Amino acid sequence: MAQGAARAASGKQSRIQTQNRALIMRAALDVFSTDGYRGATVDRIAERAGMSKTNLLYYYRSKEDIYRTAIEQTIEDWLEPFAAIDPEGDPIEELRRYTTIKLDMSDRSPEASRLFANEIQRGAPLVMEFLTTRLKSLVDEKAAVIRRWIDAGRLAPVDPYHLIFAIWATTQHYADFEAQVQAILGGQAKKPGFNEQAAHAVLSILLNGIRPR
Amino acid sequence: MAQGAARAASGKQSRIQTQNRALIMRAALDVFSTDGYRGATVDRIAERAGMSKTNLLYYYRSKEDIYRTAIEQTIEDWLEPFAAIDPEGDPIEELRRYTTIKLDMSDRSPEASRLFANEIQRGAPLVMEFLTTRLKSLVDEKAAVIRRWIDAGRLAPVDPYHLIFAIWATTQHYADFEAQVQAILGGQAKKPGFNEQAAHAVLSILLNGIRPR
DNA sequence: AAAATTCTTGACTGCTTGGTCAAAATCCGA
DNA sequence: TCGGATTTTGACCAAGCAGTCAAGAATTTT
Repeated sequence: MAQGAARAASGKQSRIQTQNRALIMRAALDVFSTDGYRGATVDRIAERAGMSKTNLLYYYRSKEDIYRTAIEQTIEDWLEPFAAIDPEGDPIEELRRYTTIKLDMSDRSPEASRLFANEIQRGAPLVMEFLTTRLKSLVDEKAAVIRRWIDAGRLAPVDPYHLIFAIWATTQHYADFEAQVQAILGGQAKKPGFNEQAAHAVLSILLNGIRPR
Repeated sequence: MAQGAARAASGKQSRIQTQNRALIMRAALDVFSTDGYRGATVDRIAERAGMSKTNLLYYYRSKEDIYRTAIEQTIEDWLEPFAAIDPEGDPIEELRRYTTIKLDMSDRSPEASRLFANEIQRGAPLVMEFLTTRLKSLVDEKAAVIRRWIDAGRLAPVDPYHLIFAIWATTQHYADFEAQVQAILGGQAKKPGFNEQAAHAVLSILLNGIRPR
């Protein structure tokens, strides 16, 4: 019985399936993150993945299928450290840890960051439901945690939601605006240690502000 | 003598020219900012501008011509308040003012913000030269100003470049990730006064940090 | 009002796009 | 090693794409 081959990510996958799906995902991230959903072409993704378009469409039945898979993977990766913010931990330490992880992710997979940014900029046609349900309730939850920290005097009194946005914004900036950062900082931005320097600066601003103490 | 009509923005423009060019620019900003350069189509822009594609191409000779014009306009608008940061002014007050203006721009023309963001995410193929020359030297200049403020003890000791990035990131977030912000905050984000609330929160974080004082 | 100029359009072209199809090549367990 | 299942491919198609062209409509100039 011919099994229709490209079954969802579910179930058993042959060696070749696993390998090719991974190749495609990497290529898709690359192309979608720079050209956006509409601007990307299946041909380009196939070329970048080193296989024929027809073969690519054997593994993913459509362009949207590839895109959806890529973006869902990205979202899962991002949710994890956010969900891991511990209400019982030290506020400053928890937020420092989360910010550091986020910066690290921006450094290690800027394409994923740009892919997501692009989707949101488009008005989030594909992930709007996720945003208003799962993400919203998770953010609500963490905002409540932050508010409790503030009420306990362990954090400066600042709107929790906007604080979360500020962390997201500053950390993702290094991925989404990588080209600009590099253009302005020159080679400096590629040197080893740059990431640590950026992390230090971002944390210093978010934690202490710029007003002299 | 037929004058080739669609002369550059330069020189005299007829009533109709001015009006139609403006209509096209507004439509272009709309379409390019959501679909990106590659994803946008001239047909869509024409439709949104309420004229035939042929007519649109009478005013701008090509898709790239429209795009380039839109992005150059955006850049000029953005440079102005940044250049206006006054070395003789009060540091906190100058940065507060700049941040506020930037937030206001994000609120009033999010499309322009997204257009620029998209261009950078694509690797800035069109504006890379601008980034490495005019923008870089302007940023270098302002970074030097900030450093002098720090040396004078009027600002906390923080890397000037990363501070500038942080301001850009936090302010543009409200335009670029508008869909996400609205999804999470619900109707709240549309209410009058929201912008002021956001500005207050962003400024509070940037100026004072989140560590309790 | 006539002439010259500017503005607008539909029809068209060559090229790219997402996706299908049937057949060939390869893989893998018996 | 054989046979069925999986993997890979080139040829193909209809729709969408950026841009051209020649001719008609509107506007301005004289």
